[in-house]
Amino acid sequence: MQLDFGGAVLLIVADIPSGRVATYGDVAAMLGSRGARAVGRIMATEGSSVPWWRVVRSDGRPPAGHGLVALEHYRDEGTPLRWLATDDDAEFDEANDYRLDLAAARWRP
DNA sequence: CAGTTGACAGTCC
DNA sequence: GGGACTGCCAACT
Repeated sequence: MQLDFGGAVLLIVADIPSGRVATYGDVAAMLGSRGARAVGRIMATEGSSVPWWRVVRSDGRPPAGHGLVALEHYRDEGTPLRWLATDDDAEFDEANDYRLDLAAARWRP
């Protein structure tokens, strides 16, 4: 690949259609690398120019520290979400008490 | 130039 | 089902 690793990651993320998501591992696999962390690092640095919220963890959770921001995008794009059951009226952390429905939202080329 | 760090993943307990 | 440990790769100090 002639592009830098970072550039390739941005291309993959930019290729993810609205309403769909892909895991870091999937993106890394597309690049032929297994560095899921490397992908995450690129998003941390160059992710400002791409829909980073479409790239999530294998857990179905958005990037650390940006759960609420990502949630806004998901609700806006209609991305399938799975809210954690709350058996109590305790504080409901929108930023962390939800997970993406990877089974339905996972993007596959 | 070597070690540390980090928007992670997979496996084991 | 959830927590802990290890493995990966690229950028930063």
